[in-house]
Formats: sequence, C-alpha cells, structure tokens
Amino acid sequence: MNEKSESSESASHKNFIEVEIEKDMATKTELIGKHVATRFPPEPNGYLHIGHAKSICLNFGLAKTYGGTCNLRFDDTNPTKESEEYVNSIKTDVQWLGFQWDKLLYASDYFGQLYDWSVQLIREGHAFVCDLNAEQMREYRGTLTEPGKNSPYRDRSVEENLDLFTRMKQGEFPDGARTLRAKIDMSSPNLNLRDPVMVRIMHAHHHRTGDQWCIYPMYDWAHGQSDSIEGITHSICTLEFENHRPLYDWFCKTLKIHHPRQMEFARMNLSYTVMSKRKLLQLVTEKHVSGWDDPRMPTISGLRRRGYTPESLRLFCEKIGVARFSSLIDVIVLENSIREHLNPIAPRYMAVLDPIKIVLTNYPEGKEELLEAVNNPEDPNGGSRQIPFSRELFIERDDFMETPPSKFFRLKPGGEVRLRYGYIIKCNEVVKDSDGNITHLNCTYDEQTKSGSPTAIDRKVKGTIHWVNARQASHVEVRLYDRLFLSETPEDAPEGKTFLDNINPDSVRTVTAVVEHELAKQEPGARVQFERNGYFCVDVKDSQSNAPIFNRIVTLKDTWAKIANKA
RNA sequence: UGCCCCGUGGUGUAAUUGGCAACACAAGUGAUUUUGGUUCACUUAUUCUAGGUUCGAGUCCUAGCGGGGUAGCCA
Repeated sequence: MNEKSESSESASHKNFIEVEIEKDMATKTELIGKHVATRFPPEPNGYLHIGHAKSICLNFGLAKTYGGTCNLRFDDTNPTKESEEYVNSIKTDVQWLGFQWDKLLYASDYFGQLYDWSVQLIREGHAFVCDLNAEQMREYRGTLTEPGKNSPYRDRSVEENLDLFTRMKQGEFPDGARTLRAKIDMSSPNLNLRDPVMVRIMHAHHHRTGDQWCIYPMYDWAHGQSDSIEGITHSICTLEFENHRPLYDWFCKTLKIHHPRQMEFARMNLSYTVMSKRKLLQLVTEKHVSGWDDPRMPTISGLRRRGYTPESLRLFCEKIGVARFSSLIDVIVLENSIREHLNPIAPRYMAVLDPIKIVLTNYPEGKEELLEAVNNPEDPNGGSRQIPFSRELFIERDDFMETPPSKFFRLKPGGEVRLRYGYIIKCNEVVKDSDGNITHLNCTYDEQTKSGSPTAIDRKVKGTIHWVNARQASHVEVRLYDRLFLSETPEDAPEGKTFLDNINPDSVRTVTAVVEHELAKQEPGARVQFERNGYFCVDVKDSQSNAPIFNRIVTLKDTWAKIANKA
C-alpha cells in the first residue's frame, strides 16, 4: 500500500478520503477482494476549470494510489444544457492533464435501466406520479422551518401510477405536466427527502439518445444509480451535495442495489479568480475575455493556452490538499507551481520588452563578436549558444534610472553594471531630445571584464542586466498577462456593483519586444524563460510561422519590486 | 429561521486516533549567485471562545461565537 509515497510527491500525508477508503477496503465485507473504483462525473454543459482539475486529480489519483480504476462518466441528464462540443473538450482536457480513464461512460446509457427501476419503485409503493406544477410543488414543499404537505396525488394506486408513467414516457403529456416522485417524507428536515422529483417530462433532443426519450431523470435519480451500475466503491463529490447523501443512500437501499459510499470534499476557491460556470460564461459572452481559452481564464483550456503544463497543475492540486473546510487558495500557489516546474527545464533567452538603446562609445564601430551564453544554469546538460555583441544594444528601460533610490543595483549615470555574458559597462551620458525624452545612453565598456576571461574575476558589480544586440534583434509580439481581477475575492463586490467591476483593466498588455534571433524561431507551445522577466509560452492559436506570439505565463519572483514598493 | 457540515501560524494542509503541535507556501533576516531568478540557513502559534471529562485534550462532551451548504421539474 505504499504506492502513494512512490509517486512524485514527497512523503505527503493521507487526506481524510484516503484514510476512509483504506478503512473501508480493510473492514467492509462487501468490498473484500474488490479494488477501489472511482469516477469523474462532469455534466457536459461547459468547459472544465481549475476546480475540476482538483476533482480529476483526486479521483484518478485515488485509483492510481490504490491500484483501482477511474471512469470518465458524463452526467448528461439534462439535454437542454448539454452538447457534444462540451463532451469533446472535457475528454481533451482530462487527457491533457495526464489521465486515462478506465471506461468512458454516459448516464444516458442507463436511461433504460433507470426506467425499469422507476417502475420497480412504483410497484413497491415507493414512487408516484404527481400532477402538481412547479409552482404548486414549491408551495407543498414547505420551507426551511416548516414541514411540507403531502401531494394530493401521493396516494394514487400502483395501477394508476404505472399507467400514467407509461404515458409520460410515450409522450402523451406536455413538459412540466407531471413528474415521477419518490415517496419519502414531506416533513423531513432535509428538503431533499421531501418527495423529490425523480423524472421529469422534457420534449428535448438529446445529443446522444436523440428523440428516443421525452422523460429524463433528475441528478439524484441518475447519479447514484450510475455509480452503482459501474461498481463504484467511493463516489466523491463536492460539499454542496452533502445534503443529498441521505437521498443517495435511500435510493440504493430501497432499490437493494450495490451501494457506493458518497464522500464530499470542499471545492476550490482561488484568490483573484471567479470559478462559477455562470460567471465564466458571462466573461465570455460579454467579451471581457476573448473566449473560453483566453489565457486569463481559469479554465483548463485557458491555463493550457497561457502556458501552464499538466505537471504544474497536478503539482498545484497536490499542494492544496483535500479537506472539508471551504478555504481560499492564494493564486500565488498556482503561479509557484508553474515556476517550480519550468525553472529546471525552460531554456533561457534574452528579450527586452521595453527597449532603450545604449551606445558603447569606446567599442569599435562595425566590430561584432560572439559571446557564449548558458542555455539553462539549472541544467548541466543544457549546453550553450553564441550571441552577437556590438556597439549598439538595447537594454530594459526599467534597468536604467536617472535618479535612482538607494539599493538600485542597475544602470545609473556614472554607475556600472554587467551586461549578462558580456562586459561591465559604465553610463557616461544621458542623451535626450528637445522634449527631454531619453533617446539613448552613451556608455563605455571595459574590455578586461569580458565574461569568462581570467581578468573578469578581478572586478565585481552589484547588478547584471540582460540586453539584445541592436542590429540583429528580432521583433516579436509579447502579451503580458496579469491577473484578471483586482480583488482577492471578485465576487464580493460592494452594493450596486458586480464581480465585473473588479476586473483588472490592465490584465493584458501587448508589446513588441526586441529579442534574440533564436526566440523568433520558437514553435507554438514552446515554453522559455526570458531572463529576469518571466516564463513565456508561444501562443498556439495566434502565432504565425516565423512570427511567434509570446504569452507571459508568469513573471519571475521579483524581490526588487518589493523593495521598490516599500520605498 | 430549521437541518447538515466546518473552525489548527498570514495561507493551505498534518498530528501514530487521548501523549513533546509538524510540513509546504507566504512574510522577514542573512549567505551564495554574471538572472534582485535558483539554492541554503535562521525567525514567526493563547489549536475560535467558555466550561466539562481525564494523570494528560487540537483530538471526546456541552454551550456560545464565526464561516459554508441547503427551500430547481439544474448538476
């Protein structure tokens, strides 16, 4: 049973679900000789987001840990909201995350079985056809504090129920005219037990069963039964289904079928992010983002396009843990997970996002030399490359300050800085146009300080900055993404405002960067580090051949920014 | 308002099930560093409150306080 510690994570502790599963498998007689069976059961009515990733990692992870199985099952019981498009995107996302299901299944596969079981419950007096409309049913249900009243149709004979239910199936009645309800207890303190609707009439085309059915089961009357049919041992879902568990149990018990154990965990809340399908949809339809796969979206497809790796998302899900307390995860944890994955593997390049020119006045005009640059200091086998160096270069505008604060280790008038892989230079003159804007900086370089040369060791400077050779620079589009929301909890908007008012107006900034030649040749999907800037990914959708567009996945940690902000 | 669930450093999770409160991240300090990155070291707690049981309580009991869920023919 030590497979858990064999997987990549470092001796992590068991979560409460693992503890319970191990207890169940060891003690429950009906589970003896069986393997752990879980499932990931999305409704195909939207795109998967990072919150689903938690559930996916949990369910598939459990199966892996205990040598069991995990199915992908679509809970497609509401044809008006579902489509093939969503089915396909969900399959893509699950596989991209690195998981392979044991079986691919649909709740709609079980409509026939569910119908037969409905008939069984009617025969046994556990279900009845009700003629109350939606509004009347709400009245009869009672409230949180008052018990409900029995439906006037509750005591119909088995024969009448059977007849009516058959005719419901045959399409004799319009939508909403009747429902099949479980006969439980209208005075139960748990509202889910007040004779819940099992089957409703819906003359709608289903993306898989077509027009075969005009009655469709409700979630409660499909989910547990599907679990049961598939031999699921542990049915793991989020906390909002907690109050449904007694009903889940009631159906299995009353039907006398295999009875999986439902366990609930807290859904993920991420700071500076909204996660509800409704709000994500609103962001898309109202064009606050470019689509479901906009790199700022918390959808799997958005994170993928942004440049997040499956490994980083799995790592993230491992880090946040699983519990029953509804917590708020700091988005920094997400950002760190991609830094952690990319740091040892992403090749480094120099790219200047906001260029300012420097002229090395003592460097011979027309001379050019090649400097050796390490591809990745974290990777001993990463090798090196040659980059051209000459009299005119670009550096980052932020790396020069005319009147810098203390502890500014970069270029300043009269100050020195090292050009990465090159020389130490000194800024002698700030050249401005008539409007007072800096046009370029006149600097001198010290030949003795060339990187790697024995004489270079003699002198040290505090700062090293990146640069790009002016004459041979390539120009590429770079999209600088930031958080989509300004507020830690965007949903908490003040009176009269909504989460949309918390949108960050600068969540994306597009710039043309001057970069090393090598960067212009990167293929879509490639992930690199721009030294001192961050990790970037070549956009898969908008890049043209020989014209990559870079998405900033995440900046590097920036302790200078912290120091500067304090001052 | 009824019922259900949950409260452990700033954040997220642990604690051999009643026996020295631990890990990661964040924050801070220092070291290393030709990325203000990486790496390394060190620093940060009345376990929501009040009672109770016990030799001993984060863990069990009671009450309070706080947070979440729940009144679709959605899932």
